[in-house]
Amino acid sequence: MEPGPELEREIQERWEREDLLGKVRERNRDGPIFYFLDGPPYASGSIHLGTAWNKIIKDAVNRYRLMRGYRVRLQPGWDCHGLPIEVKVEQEVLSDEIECKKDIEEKVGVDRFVEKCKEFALKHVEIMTEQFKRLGVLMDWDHPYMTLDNEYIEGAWYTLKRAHERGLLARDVRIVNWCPRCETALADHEVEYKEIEDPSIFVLFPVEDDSEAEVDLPDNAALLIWTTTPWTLPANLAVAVHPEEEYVLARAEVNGEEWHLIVADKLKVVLSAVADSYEIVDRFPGEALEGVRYRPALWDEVPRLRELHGENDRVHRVYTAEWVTMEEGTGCVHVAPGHGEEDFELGREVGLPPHCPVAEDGTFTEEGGRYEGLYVRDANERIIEDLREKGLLAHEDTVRHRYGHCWRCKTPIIYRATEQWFLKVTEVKDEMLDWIERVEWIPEWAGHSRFRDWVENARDWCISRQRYWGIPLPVWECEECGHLEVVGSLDELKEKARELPDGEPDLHRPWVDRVILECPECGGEMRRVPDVLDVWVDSGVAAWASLGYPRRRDEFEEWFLKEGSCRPEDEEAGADFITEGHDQTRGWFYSQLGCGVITFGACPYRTVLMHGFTLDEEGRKMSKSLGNVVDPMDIVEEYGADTLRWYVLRSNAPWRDMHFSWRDVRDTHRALNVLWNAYRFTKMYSELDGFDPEEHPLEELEEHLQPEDRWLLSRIHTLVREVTDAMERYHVHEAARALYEFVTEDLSRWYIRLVRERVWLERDDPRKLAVYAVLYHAFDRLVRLLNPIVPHVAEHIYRDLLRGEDDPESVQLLDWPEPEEGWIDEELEEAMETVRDAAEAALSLRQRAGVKTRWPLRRLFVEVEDPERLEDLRDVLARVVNVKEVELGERFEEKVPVARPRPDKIGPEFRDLAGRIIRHVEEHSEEVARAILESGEYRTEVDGEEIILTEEHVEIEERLPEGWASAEFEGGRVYLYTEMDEELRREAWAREVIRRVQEMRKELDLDLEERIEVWIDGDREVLEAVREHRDEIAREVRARELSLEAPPEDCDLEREWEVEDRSIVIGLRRGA
RNA sequence: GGGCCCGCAGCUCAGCCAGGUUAGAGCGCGGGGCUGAUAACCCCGAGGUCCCGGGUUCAAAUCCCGGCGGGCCCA
Repeated sequence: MEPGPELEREIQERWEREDLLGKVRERNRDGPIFYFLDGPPYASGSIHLGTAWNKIIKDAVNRYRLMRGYRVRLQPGWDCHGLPIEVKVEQEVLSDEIECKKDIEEKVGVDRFVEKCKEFALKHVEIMTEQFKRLGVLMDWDHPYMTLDNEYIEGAWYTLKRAHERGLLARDVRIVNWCPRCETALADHEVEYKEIEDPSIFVLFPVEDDSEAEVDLPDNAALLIWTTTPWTLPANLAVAVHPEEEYVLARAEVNGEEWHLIVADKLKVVLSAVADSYEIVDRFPGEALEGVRYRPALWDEVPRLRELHGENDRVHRVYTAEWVTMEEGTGCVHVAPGHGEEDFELGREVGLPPHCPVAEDGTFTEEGGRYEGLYVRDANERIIEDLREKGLLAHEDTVRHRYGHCWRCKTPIIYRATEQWFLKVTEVKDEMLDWIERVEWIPEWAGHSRFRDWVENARDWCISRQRYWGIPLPVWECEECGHLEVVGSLDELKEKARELPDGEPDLHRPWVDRVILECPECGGEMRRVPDVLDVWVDSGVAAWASLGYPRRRDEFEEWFLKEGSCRPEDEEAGADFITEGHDQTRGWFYSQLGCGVITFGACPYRTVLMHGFTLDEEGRKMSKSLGNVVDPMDIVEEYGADTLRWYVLRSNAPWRDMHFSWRDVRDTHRALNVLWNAYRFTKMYSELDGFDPEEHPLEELEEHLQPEDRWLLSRIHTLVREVTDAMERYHVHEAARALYEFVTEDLSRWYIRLVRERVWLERDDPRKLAVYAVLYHAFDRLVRLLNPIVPHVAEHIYRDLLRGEDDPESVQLLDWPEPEEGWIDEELEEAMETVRDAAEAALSLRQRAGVKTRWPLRRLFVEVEDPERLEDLRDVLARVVNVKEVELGERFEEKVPVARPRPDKIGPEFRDLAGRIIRHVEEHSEEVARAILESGEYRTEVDGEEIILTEEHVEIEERLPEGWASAEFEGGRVYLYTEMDEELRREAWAREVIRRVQEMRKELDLDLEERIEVWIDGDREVLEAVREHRDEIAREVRARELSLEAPPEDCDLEREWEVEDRSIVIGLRRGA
């Protein structure tokens, strides 16, 4: 067994069989409330890496909270309605029958269509549930909240009713984003901007009459306008100019005709595009143009424009507007009140109708004149052609720009004036902004900067959709008097209904469409407004709808109101924790805030962790077309869910986008193996020795604890402190990283390396029992800390190594560990750091000197500022560096000071004698140096003259004595004596022999404890070494007999080794 | 055009909020070593204008201002 899919499946089965969820619940039944609210993933596909990351973060937080004793709400959620599913059903399930939206009602029937949508959603809920389970996510998968449940729908209805009561629900004609394929309005957050190419044309609108304006224009004057949507020209009703900006009148020849063109001064550069040359003949401010009447360019092609021109004197005139930009175009803006937000507002101010000759499906109506029946984007070409023929096309080009598309079907949207339903969030915006400050955001800027910016710019929320699969708008309208009723629940519906349709009530269409109310005002028939709701309302109400509120109060009281201890507007109310990607800034964070403020006057969540996106290694979005999509299930199948979990949690801070890397996944998997090996090491030896942690508690072995034991105990409790702190702050990545470092660096690479020899001691040696006790103690804490991050491996180690008979079945049922301050020894940890650095430096000296670690050396001197600090760890150093003696001191006294002459100083001063003085210093460098160091000067006689040298004349350096090497490390310097004497060499040979025998044992696949017979032959030095260390060798290789002669024919394995140019022959025979 | 985030080794990222050793780690690469938890591990080496330019300061990867590049969101 090893960490991976097989192990995980087994553990997951056990969780299920033993009802872990039930036991967790039972354990925390009376604990404090932690209302985690799952942001509902959309039930239309399978999970991707981002969804996996999202749920893994959630699971880590929840598992942590559970261990701390919280009663955590573990309900998963599913977003089941909406256009995306409708589109899939249209295109995948019923593609034979549906070509356009009409077919849904006429060919398929709303009944069947909705049924298919429901099936589709439920099927994907099932698929995705299995995938989430496979990740080891501990949730109540059998009892999710689904936005398609009646009870849930009532939650949304309730909010709409509250909005209506507060005057925040409005029906209004407005410009909306419209998808001509889906034939519905879209909210701003459902529009996706993509770069596309569009025509860019300059068009002449000939001036007809300037009598209402200040300016005096010649007969052939024309407004020059620019547009990238020629198809909106049939709806042109006005031109806007900037009141303060300067405009020019330019004489120019366009298409062989002379015109006087009107453009903004700042944009007159466009004139060179429409004419070879031009001459400016007049200038005036924009406001002077106000009132100029012109003829729209499509005068002949669109009769309706002529009609409007005749009927309404306000139509086809120039108006002023502050929003006219001098950055592109001509400064004369074509205004179509039926196709643009600003156009619409302007029209409303000056009295223009929101004329819109485009139907729901994006084709021109009868009002589109000769373009009737054409799809708007197809009409562009025809319109341009017509303009050209009439000589009114001044210039034609194309432009690449960002244009809105339907987020689901990717069709370019159009703006249309339609009657829609709105939540007037602009009226509660200040309240919403206040709430942003009262929520805890991780990171801080997610809320106080990014989200605030979005909310500040928010417009009223268009919530109506002209579709089928969604929460029906609970608004009934009287056919007689127009009275509106907003219904807040099924009960209310039953009460107010004239009669209910047959069958089980299903609040979806078409059942609900058949409910007819009686008008309380006039007794007339009331029918439902046929729209459904924007799906973002669905998820926006999750904090109470998932609790069954308002139909039921029990869970709402328990979770939302913390067992009735607070009101919705209090700090403690609502969901305690949510976490989603940064795309949800405008999505779920927003819709919940809006719905919450409307319903309860409060934000329904209290702490938000905003996480990033998963990108590929180069930071690009994962997309099918780039072929860089990583399926989380592939990672799970290859390396296991724990690897994926640990990887995503440690790879970067959650709020940053993750650059996925297979390499790092593999690296993480290796770390998991290191953990696994550490556990197997512990298990293997402790079981071999029949160690029972209950029999040998740490406390009883305290006097036998070695410095490294105390160090590991200190480390594990420091780790408990760090991980706890990180989890409390939701900085899950810090926890994952600290654990990774501990497992690989501290536990495996340092502690186990240090105690390896001790586990070979005799069975009941207390120093060995201390190792086991320490390891058990550490693992007991470690598996708890690991559980939120790698629950499968943590569980396995717990059950296999730690769990006693009366202990809980799962690590998840244990308490989160508390740091035991008594074990924490920060000084020791720091000292060990220094020792590790010193060891590293010493090992590198060995390498440079060409002395393998296996060969023992005599002396190591460590020069540090505060040597006493390392006193207890001298033995650790000796073992790691393999030296007989470690000395500590502030200064390595055996260094020899030497003096180097400085010709540049000696020369000028001593002139002729300089050469000889320099030679003298070189020859007596030690002597000179010592004298100067001791008395400040060195006196000698050269050529009969007494000369005095001071530190000024020489450089004092220090030389190492023969046989020593030295290296610096952080905090000090190490000195290593690298020469070996005969005794050390014999010991080294003994080690070489042991190592070879061990390798041969391994080759024979012997049992760890199995006895053997050994023959060794080799040269004199080798044999002497073996003779001298005979007992030690025999013990370590478990030899019953060790002969210093050539192996006999009938031994089990014979091998000749070449070591350091000598040959050693070794033979092994298994002991009977 | 606005808001936010990011920019450091070939790659993935720490360090920046709270300025102060010689800017670190892992992976990858080259070399060497170790071997009874080893499909591990250890050591060494190469590899950096900390995006650019100003400013503040005794001192800037870190703070401030202005650019540039990338991402997300908005217009």
